[in-house]
Amino acid sequence: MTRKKVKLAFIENITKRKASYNKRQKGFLNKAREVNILCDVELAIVLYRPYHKEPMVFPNLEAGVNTFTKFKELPEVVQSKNMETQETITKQRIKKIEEQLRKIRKENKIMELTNQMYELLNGDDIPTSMHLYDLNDLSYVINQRLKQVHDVIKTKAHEDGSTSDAPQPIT
Amino acid sequence: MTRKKVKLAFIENITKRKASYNKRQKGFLNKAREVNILCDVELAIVLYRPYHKEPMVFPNLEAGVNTFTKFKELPEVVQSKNMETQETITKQRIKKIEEQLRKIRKENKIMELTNQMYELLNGDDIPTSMHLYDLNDLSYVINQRLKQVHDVIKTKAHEDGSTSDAPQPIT
DNA sequence: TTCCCTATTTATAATTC
DNA sequence: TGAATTATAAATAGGGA
Repeated sequence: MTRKKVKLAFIENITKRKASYNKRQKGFLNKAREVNILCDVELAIVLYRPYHKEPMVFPNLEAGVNTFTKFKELPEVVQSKNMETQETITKQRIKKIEEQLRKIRKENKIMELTNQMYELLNGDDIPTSMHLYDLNDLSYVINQRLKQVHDVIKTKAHEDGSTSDAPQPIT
Repeated sequence: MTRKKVKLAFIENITKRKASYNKRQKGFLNKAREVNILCDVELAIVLYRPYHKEPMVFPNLEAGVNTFTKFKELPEVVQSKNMETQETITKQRIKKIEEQLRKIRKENKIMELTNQMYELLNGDDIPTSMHLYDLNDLSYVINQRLKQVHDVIKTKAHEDGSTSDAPQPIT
C-alpha cells in the first residue's frame, strides 16, 4: 500500500483514471461545499463527466444557473446589448438592499457599542443564540485582557512600593 | 495547536472565516486542477469572493465562459426554466442578504463586546482612580456571568443529546 | 466492478513570530 | 496584519475481497 506522490499529469491508464476520478469528485465537491458553507462564499461549478451527457452542477441546477446568470451579467463578460429591462430592475433592487445592509451595519455598530457592556454585566439578555465557540473565544479574550491589566497594575504597585491588592487574573 | 474537527457550518468569527477561506481557496482550486488534469475532466467554476466585486473563474475567464455557455445552451436546462425563475432568483437573493444581515449583527455584537472589554480594561479612559478591588469585582462579575451562561448552554446541549463544545467557565 | 482498508500525502485550524 | 509552523484531520493511491 505504498502511494506515490501525485504528479499533476493525465492518468493514462483508464481504469486508474476512472478510479481516481470517482474518489476525487467526491472530495472535490466536498471542498466546494465547505468553502460555500463555512466561508459563506457563493460559487457554482459545471463539470462535464466523461461518458455522461449532462454536466454535474454545483450546488444544484437552479442555484448554478442563478450564479452563472449573475456572472454573465458582468459588463466585462457580456455584451451590454442583451441587457433586458427585467435584469436591470433586479439589479437595482439588489443594490438597494445591499445599501440598506451597509447602513444597518453601521447603525448596529454604534448601538451595540453603547449597550454591550451594560448588558454583559447586568442584563438577562445574553444572546441565547450565541454559539459555544464564540463564548469560548470571548472567555479567552477577556481572560487575556485581565491578565494584561493584572501585570500592569502589579508592576505599577511595585514601583509605588505597594505590595498588596494586586488583582488575580481569572485563570 | 489542537484542531477541532470541522463542522459544516458558517464560521461566525469573521477573522477566522477569512483565514479559513484564504487557505481553502488555494486547496479548492488545487483540487479542481487535479480533477481537471489528472482525470481529464472539463469543468468551470465561478466563485464570488466576499468583498471582491469580480468573481474568480476557473480555469480562466475565457474557458470558463465557454464551458458555462455550453452548459447554458443545453435546451432542457435553461430555456424552459429561465423565465420563471427570474422572480425566484430575486427572492432568493433578498433572503440571502437578510440572512447575512442577521449573521453580521451577531458577529458585530461579539466583536464589539470584546473590543469594549478591551477598551475598558486597557484604554486611556479607564478611570485612573479605579481601585484594585473594583477590577476584582469586575472579574468576578464577568466570571459569574460566564458560568451562568455555561450552565445554561451545557444543560441545553445535554437536552439536545450533544456532548461536545460546552464552553469552559474561566475559573 | 465496487466496496473496504490503510499507509501516505495533502489540507488546514490553531498558534507563533 | 501576514507569513511560517505544527499538529491534527481529511483525502486518496494502491491493494485486497
